Amino acid sequence: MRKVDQIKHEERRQQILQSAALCFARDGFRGASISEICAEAKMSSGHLYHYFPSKEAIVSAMTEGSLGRAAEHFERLMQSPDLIHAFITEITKAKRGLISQSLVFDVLAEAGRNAKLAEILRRHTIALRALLADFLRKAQVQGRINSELNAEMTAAVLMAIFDGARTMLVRDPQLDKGDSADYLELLVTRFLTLQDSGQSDKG
Amino acid sequence: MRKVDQIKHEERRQQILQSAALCFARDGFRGASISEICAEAKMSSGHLYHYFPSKEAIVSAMTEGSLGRAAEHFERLMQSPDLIHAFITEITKAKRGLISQSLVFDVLAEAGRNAKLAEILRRHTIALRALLADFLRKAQVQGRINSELNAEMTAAVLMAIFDGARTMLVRDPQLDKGDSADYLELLVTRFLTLQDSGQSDKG
Amino acid sequence: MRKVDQIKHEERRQQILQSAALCFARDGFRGASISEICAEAKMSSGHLYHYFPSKEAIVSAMTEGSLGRAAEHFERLMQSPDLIHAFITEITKAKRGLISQSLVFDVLAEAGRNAKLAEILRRHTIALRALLADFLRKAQVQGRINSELNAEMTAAVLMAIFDGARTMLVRDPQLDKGDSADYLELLVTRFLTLQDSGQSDKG
Amino acid sequence: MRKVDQIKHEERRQQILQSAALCFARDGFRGASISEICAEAKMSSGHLYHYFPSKEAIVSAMTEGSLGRAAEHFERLMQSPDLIHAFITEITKAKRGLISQSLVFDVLAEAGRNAKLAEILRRHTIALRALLADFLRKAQVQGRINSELNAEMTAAVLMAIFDGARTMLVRDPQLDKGDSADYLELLVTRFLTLQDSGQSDKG
DNA sequence: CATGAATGAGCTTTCATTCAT
DNA sequence: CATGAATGAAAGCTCATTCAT
Repeated sequence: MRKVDQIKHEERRQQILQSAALCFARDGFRGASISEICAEAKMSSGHLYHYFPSKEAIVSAMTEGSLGRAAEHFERLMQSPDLIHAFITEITKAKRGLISQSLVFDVLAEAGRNAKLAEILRRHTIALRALLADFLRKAQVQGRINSELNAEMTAAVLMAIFDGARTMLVRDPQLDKGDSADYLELLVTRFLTLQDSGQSDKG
Repeated sequence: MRKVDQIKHEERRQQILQSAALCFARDGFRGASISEICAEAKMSSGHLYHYFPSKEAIVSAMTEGSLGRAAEHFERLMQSPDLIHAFITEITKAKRGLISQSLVFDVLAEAGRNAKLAEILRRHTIALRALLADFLRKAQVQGRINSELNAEMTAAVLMAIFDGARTMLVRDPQLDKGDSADYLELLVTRFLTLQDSGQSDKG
Repeated sequence: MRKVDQIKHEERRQQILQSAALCFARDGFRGASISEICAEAKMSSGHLYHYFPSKEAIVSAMTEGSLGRAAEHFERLMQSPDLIHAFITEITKAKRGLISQSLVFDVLAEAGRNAKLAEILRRHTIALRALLADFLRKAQVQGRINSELNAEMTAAVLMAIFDGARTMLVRDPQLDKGDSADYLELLVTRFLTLQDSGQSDKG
Repeated sequence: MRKVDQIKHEERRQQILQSAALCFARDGFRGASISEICAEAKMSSGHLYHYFPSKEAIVSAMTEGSLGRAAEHFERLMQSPDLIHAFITEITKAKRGLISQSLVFDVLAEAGRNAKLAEILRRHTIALRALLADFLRKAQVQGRINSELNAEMTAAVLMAIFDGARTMLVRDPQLDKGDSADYLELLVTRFLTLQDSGQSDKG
């Protein structure tokens, strides 16, 4: 019985976080109110506080969860035969639309002010980067990518590119998604595959 | 008399926008209150509304101004002998710290919800991209970068990389700035200078 | 439990409306502030908004309620053996004093600007007029009043006189209430009972 | 020169009062702001305070002026061959529309709270009533109206009817203006012209 | 005579949070 | 487990009024 309760408790928590994610994406961390989240989760405000001690805790838990799920998604994508293509496509052709993208920027913005959030973001960033670096190292061993590249730094740069891809859509929604995906892919491919010939003629 | 007044009026406006930028960067668009901005601008809340009709107008004007100044700065950077290096350095080694960076993410986040802000962002994005594309075309003529690249799309991708560079700092403040700058530079340089050999072996 | 709650909710609503009526009568619709009403209703401002979505809604509900109660009172008066006398006395000798009268004028004034209020006022006016016209028609059948009079128009004119009676007190509080009541009664009585002789020699 | 100044000063004052009347009619005494009046009078707020020491003073002066002008208008109407008809027509068929009517109700409402306004209203009411009573007494001498009526009280009652006529339009704007005017005229005519036969059979 | 910059109290409304039931 | 009544601080904004120029 105790166990069933705990499971149900966790289910409710997840339901709240899911509702919160929706509201935060729609209206931002500050713009979304507790009562808006309660309405979305079909729950009274009093009851919501049985699951989370404060709004900030919801923000933290929700960010933690979202980043966690993103990492899982990422891991699954890493099984794909063409990782880069899969990633770029995922981001540039996002089905979930701009609103869901906003959440990422909200987290980035808030991380600059909220230490706890910054810590969560950093932890996930490092974990993801490690995962990616590992993958890169294997590819280097297989000779599929430039072996001179530092895997850790390369992973960091790749993540930056994925973030940058996300901004393209927001900055100009009318940009052709296919073209931008192609160019981003080209960018990454060139970066990864070629030997550094050293003769770069910078602009 | 009239002219002096108008100048003073404009000065006051700018002073408010400057204070607003500070407060918004510190606490976000929603988190920063009018009275906080008033305190920063040493001005009563009533008087502030002689200069702007609403908080939203301040957000818009402040964003417009910031993006405008960023574009000017960008144009100046374009005179530098090594554009890419100058850019990357500018972003990764930003002296103004994380707080000022947060503003960019706030704008990106808010643009997903606020149509007016989205329009401002898009306008500046397009203008900047045009500037950059122009620059790239000239470099192509001079044979300094790959002539097969579509200048417009390349410019868009470069801007994405600059945005991505900004996220690196936020995601992991302990990342070595020098290294990350070097890798980003390498990334861009390879992208711009090399001919598409077609034989890329993607991961 | 549910039912008790609902009853208590309605009681609280009525308490607010009663407090609002007092405050509005004392200071006018615009002059009375939400916090004044809250103080009167012994309730925090935040909580008041659980019962009404806006001040305007309070004004509307309060007007609706007041006019409703006035109509009930009116219906009770219609049972009295001498309707006209009862009415005139009611208005000219109002115990509730000038302040309560002011509310009527506030409604009339505001109805010229607030469409919702105008609609409420009109609805109650028409209902009351119908009631009064019905009464007049019965009196006509009984031969107690001039049968040539159009009951509907006569009812409208009677209501105008009742309103006019209300202004007398405000215009000159020192006017003898007994005398003015007598004269108004005479006015109405003559109007209702006499046949139109057509030979009126107007001034 | 001094005299010209004074004339211009008075002209400006009147211009302000006229603008104020418009704004007050449109938005009520509290609803209309000083800056709204300034905009209407094409004058800075600072300058407006050279002519009136406070908003309340404007309300008072404006009421005084309006009532004064109404009295003059009334006096002119008294020259007409058919006073009652002229009056009723004037009120029920008002060209100036509901907004201007609202002002009367605003004054009546505010008089219940503002002693100074009450005094102004009372003074004008008494003056007008005296004028009307005088007129009635002459008509009694000429045998045109019932000589048993007390002229002063009759005048008061007539004024109440005029006020009542004004409410008809506000209470139900769809009421037929012609019919209501006819009935009001009938009401007044019967009241004034017939001998009190004493046999009234009240309802 | 005339302007409009400047104030600060006060307005309506919202919100995160607590608590009695 | 669940509700929603209740709070009070704080939000964005308006306004009558004053004052330096």
